[in-house]
Amino acid sequence: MAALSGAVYARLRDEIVAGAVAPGAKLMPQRLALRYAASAAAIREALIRLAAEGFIESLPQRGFRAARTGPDVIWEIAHFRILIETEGARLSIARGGMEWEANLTAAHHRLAHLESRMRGESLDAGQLRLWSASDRAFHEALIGACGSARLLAQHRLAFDQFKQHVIALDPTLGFRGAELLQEHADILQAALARDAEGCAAALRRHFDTYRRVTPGGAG
Amino acid sequence: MAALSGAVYARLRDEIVAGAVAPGAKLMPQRLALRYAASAAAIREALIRLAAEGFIESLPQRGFRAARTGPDVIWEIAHFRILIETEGARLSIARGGMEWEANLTAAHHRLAHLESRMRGESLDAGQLRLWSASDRAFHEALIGACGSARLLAQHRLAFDQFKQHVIALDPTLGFRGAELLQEHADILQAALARDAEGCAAALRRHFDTYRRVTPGGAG
DNA sequence: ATTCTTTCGAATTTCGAAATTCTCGCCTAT
DNA sequence: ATAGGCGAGAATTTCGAAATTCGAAAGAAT
Repeated sequence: MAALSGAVYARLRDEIVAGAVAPGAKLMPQRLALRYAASAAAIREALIRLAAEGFIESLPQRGFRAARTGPDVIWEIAHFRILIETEGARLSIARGGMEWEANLTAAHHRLAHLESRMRGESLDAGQLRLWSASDRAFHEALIGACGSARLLAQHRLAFDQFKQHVIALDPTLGFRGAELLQEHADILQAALARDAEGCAAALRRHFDTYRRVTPGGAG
Repeated sequence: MAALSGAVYARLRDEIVAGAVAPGAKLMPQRLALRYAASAAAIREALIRLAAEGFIESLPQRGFRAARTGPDVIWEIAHFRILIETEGARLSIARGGMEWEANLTAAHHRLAHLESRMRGESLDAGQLRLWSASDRAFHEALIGACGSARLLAQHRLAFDQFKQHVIALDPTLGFRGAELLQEHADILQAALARDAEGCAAALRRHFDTYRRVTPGGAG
């Protein structure tokens, strides 16, 4: 979709994931048509795709709204992300070679450098944006050798939607400085040690902040 | 989407999942507009949604085609389905109550009855359609108490896409009669015994027919 | 005072046609 | 003979307006 409709999709998606659209806010094709220099029909196509992917919700004959959020929604997405990411890591640990290790190490190096630098300072938006991109790169590198395009695509959606909902409740993205540094190091170490279960455990700990009561056990 | 575009979406989806559209076949809005008594724009909206969900593929400026298939695609989807379904079953086993058990038992009863009756007979399309619906109902009942709308939605997509690809290579849906009867019984038994690991193992066996080499171990 | 109906402005959805882009056969030059 | 460019036809994409539907306010009836 390099077409106009695709460009609108990309811009809208970025704004939503960046927290620029309030949860539950109406997204009206005619209004957006002005901001994006496109017809209402083109906007609609973008909205339909965003709705199918879960970023917004579509009410028949009633238009589109940004997804509503809440702690339970965040935890549901976190749970799904853990599922996808532990499986992707498990597969990568089993299949990945030197290239995977190198990419993962590089991504972690960049991420750790940022997190280390951000420990003390005040957090401006630019830094957070950079950190979020590095965080994404690291987690994608972790599952990069899983061999399943479907898993990678699902992870990308889950990652962005997780960010979308977290940022809506907390603009600082729940940045936890030193803790994050340690958690990411744990994930990296387990992955390089080819310890799939340890890596899964480290990933679950990584999401503990968002955990809610779940009778399911390990989660 | 009770709108026209939504109706077209539903009909197209049914036809694709039922195997009525050859893999890789072009889906041209103008042509489809005649068959569905709708404008090309409305068809396009349906196609965009189908593409976002993975039933068809969208090539920018080059239209839409039914997803291409192959054994590796089938196994990738099977692998994803196993992931979703074992997790959904695990959660349901932990959270589900009497209602869940009752629904699951009922769904299995209907399915087993059909499979038992279909063991000897020749398979006509009507029977297969009925069996497929019962199969879906059983697998959905299995994860019905997982408590995650996202997991249920993903399972529905994965289930239908699995069927779409299997039916494309084998119109009999790989119906395996007596084996299926046993496999579904194993799944039910483990679920009712609240044995999450046993249930996961039974599910993995259920998909063994489609297995390909995967270095990942349990898979 | 409450509930039900009616009406009207606004938003969603759909359409048919225009504008853009792609595809493929044909022609030309090397 | 073959590679590369040209152009006609077809398909995709976009648009602006028409048709449908919704939501709320005003009015009537109990």
